[in-house]
Amino acid sequence: MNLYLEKIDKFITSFDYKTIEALNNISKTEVFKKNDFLLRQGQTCKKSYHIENGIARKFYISNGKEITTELFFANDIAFSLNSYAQQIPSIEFIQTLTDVTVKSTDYQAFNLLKKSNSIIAELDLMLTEYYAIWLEERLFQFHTMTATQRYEKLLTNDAHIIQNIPLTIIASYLGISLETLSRIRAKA
Amino acid sequence: MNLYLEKIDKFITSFDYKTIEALNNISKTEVFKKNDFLLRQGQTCKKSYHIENGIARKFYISNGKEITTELFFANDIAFSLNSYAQQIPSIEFIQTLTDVTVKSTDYQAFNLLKKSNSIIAELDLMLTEYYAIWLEERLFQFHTMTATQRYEKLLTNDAHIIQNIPLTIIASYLGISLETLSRIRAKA
DNA sequence: TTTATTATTTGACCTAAGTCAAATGTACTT
DNA sequence: AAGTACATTTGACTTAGGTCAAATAATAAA
Repeated sequence: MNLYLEKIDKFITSFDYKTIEALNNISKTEVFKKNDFLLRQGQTCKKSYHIENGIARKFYISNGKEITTELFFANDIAFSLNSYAQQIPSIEFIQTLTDVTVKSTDYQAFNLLKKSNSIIAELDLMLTEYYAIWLEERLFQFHTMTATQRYEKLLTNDAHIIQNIPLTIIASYLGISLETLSRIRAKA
Repeated sequence: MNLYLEKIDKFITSFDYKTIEALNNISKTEVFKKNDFLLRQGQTCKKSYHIENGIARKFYISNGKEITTELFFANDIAFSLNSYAQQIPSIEFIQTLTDVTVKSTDYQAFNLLKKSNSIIAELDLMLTEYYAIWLEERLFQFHTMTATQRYEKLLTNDAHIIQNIPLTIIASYLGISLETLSRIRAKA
């Protein structure tokens, strides 16, 4: 696992009872069926979804083409930062790829909790930092690696991503066409 | 200006005297000459640099080639998130492109201040969110726009970037070769 | 003002990846 | 089991942008 994620995990593990209670109080379990939308373009993202099991993806549509920007697995937190942080309409969709169970947390309630509990505020910062670092890494990969290298990296680092997910989605996540991905796979 | 930046600016403007004092106490003015390094690869980023005037850039070297990832102007905050947040050696360099004056803030001192002052903690989160949103936007542009479109967008949105900065750096910031940028400019 | 040095342009050629179209595979219905 | 829908592969062709090399500008330095 990533170093910073470990740090976050340790941090969460250290939470006192009061903090855990408070978090539970503003979260609720929700169940979605395959292909359901957690968020649609134009809606404001008012919740974050902590995935308990299943897979989801975040994508937007550009020139009629879907561009997948993130994949979510168990323990990931799915939301659209741009819409969530500013509470403005989302450009992105979030959709399940399988049946999915989440713990959803309301934006308002979470923000309120942050004010009274600095541990929660710190958690929020850590998660945001982690996401930014992840984005930097993704940009880095697009600048320095070929499509084949990016695919191979995905294979070694996130083999679970390849399972169960249609190639169309993997291709758009890698920023390449479906046909190119198919050819890359044929070679290897 | 960007919507979220405005929000941050308003927030800062609303700071009480105590908070401003506290921030000033842990910041100091530093002056750099053109081409000086604020941070080198391998060093741990222990300060953030609030640019007062001048221009700097952040870049890394991949395959012997410099890739510029960010440009900093007056009022921007220059640092390497990856190194700063984790306090690990930096992959990136930060270098001035002109003579530069900054207010530098120490990582440790800032972190300490955050613990005692929740306004500062909130500011930190807002800045990090803004940076992540900016990164998302940058990824979006690489996925959906051609080199020419990215250049034109830069021209209209950040005309000041074009001034004073060598084309090599603009090209690498746009993720294209120097020659391609020259040809794009020749057309327009 | 001449000489270095660095920045920019232009030309010729190459390549990774995209597009369009058709073929094959796989899974899901009824 | 045959039919429909969707996923993947393969082929033929195009293209944006890269690379390498040489020619001009533009700046700085002696």
